[in-house]
Amino acid sequence: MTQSLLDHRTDARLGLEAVERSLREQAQASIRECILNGHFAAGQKLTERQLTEITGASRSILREALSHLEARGLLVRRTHRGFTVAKLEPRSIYEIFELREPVETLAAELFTERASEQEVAEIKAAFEALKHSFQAGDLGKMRSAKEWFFSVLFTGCRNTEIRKALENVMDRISYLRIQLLSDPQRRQLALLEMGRLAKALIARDKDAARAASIAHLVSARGALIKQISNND
Amino acid sequence: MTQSLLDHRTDARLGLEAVERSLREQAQASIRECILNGHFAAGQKLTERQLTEITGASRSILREALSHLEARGLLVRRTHRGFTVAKLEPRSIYEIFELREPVETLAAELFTERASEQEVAEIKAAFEALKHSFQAGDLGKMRSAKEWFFSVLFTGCRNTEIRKALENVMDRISYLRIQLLSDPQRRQLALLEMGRLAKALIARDKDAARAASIAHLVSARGALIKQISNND
DNA sequence: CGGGAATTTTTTGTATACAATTTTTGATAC
DNA sequence: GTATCAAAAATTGTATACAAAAAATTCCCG
Repeated sequence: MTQSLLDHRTDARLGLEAVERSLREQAQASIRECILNGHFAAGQKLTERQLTEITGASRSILREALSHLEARGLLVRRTHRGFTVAKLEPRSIYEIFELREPVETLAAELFTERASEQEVAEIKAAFEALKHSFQAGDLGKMRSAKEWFFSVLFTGCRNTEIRKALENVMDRISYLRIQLLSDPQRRQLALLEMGRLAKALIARDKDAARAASIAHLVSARGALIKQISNND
Repeated sequence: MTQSLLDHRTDARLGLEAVERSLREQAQASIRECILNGHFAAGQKLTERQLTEITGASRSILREALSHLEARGLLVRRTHRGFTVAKLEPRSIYEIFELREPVETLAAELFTERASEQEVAEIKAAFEALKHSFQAGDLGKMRSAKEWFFSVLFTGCRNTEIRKALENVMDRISYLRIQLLSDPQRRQLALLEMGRLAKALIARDKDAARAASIAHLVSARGALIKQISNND
């Protein structure tokens, strides 16, 4: 049981040489994953003892990881009362999308100007993967495909700051997104919207990319707020 | 000497009841301050022993604080090689401003729509403080006045996400800003630009606020990139 | 039963000890 | 003098111990 979440001691993806990750990095990545995929519920209390058992790391390591995740807004810390998984109010969702709109729009516009031909091709591939995962209804694959798509978008726009800012807020709404996409109808709509965005990006059509970006954000915001309002 | 940086055990500002801050929070705040005001130079190696002596906190506490500051992009960590103060390349400055432009513009626009009358009055007061500190040439007061001004702006726009995103990137360029404002000519120009922004915010003139915001950002970006290119 | 105070248990805050790695030092050979 | 390599010192990665606070339980009294 111990270390069940800490498998990848070394990570040799993409053929690069294996990189040893410290226990702290592993624990941090594990906990982040558990939050993003909803395995740890929003608002849930995370005791350090429980996490040491799950991750196999000692408390000192753990607390560094938790401190990091708190800074990223995934955890909330209250003195002498420990950590809980950050929980979003409808108001926060609204604010996140209010921020995302101009930033993500900018990212899409910049992509049409700056992305390499290879990145354009990869957007195409990522969207195909997204389509298949959506049609199959596999939540895990849907998330990783979506991550792939946006990762290419953020890389192609050639701005690391935009990437960091957007990845941060998208991490924080990830658990809601998953719940949302378990609804086949919502999935259908999201696929349509993403398709428009992908098409515009591939055509390097700046105005269309902007429009598709905004349309998707408005739609997603509405769905998420509606969902979170029902859940509570 | 020990604990010289950790004075405010309790913090009773604004008449609120005193709040005990944990050692970790104090250490974190101290180190952050040292980075923001340039007391720790960009690129500088920070050994844990040195920081325990400065802050009086033990290593475990310290490492939590460092982990937090790393997540916020103020520190860079390399395995087995410790922490260094994050250093910005010209390219990063450019990217930060590319991100700031749409976000800060949005903040200014929202302020004109959403700020209370009291907040408008406070913007006025903050700008007066800024003017006096600029004319006096007191770097410390200039920074705190600028922080005050933007704090009111970010509060008045009623969007915590925008605040967090902008405070984060502004923290990271703070040390450059300080160097920049030691030049009286640059100070004069910055004051002029901030004055236009303040005037627009007070008049709740959305278009003027947008224009002033963009103008100031373009100007500041140019100055910072020029400066950083010379320094290296 | 129910409420509340005292006590136990759990949990978090903090400090320290040990192991692994990197950096520095210093001696030796050329 | 300098290049190289081994030993020593310093630094980071990790685990654990102790103290203080919060939460849970027990026990008493009505």
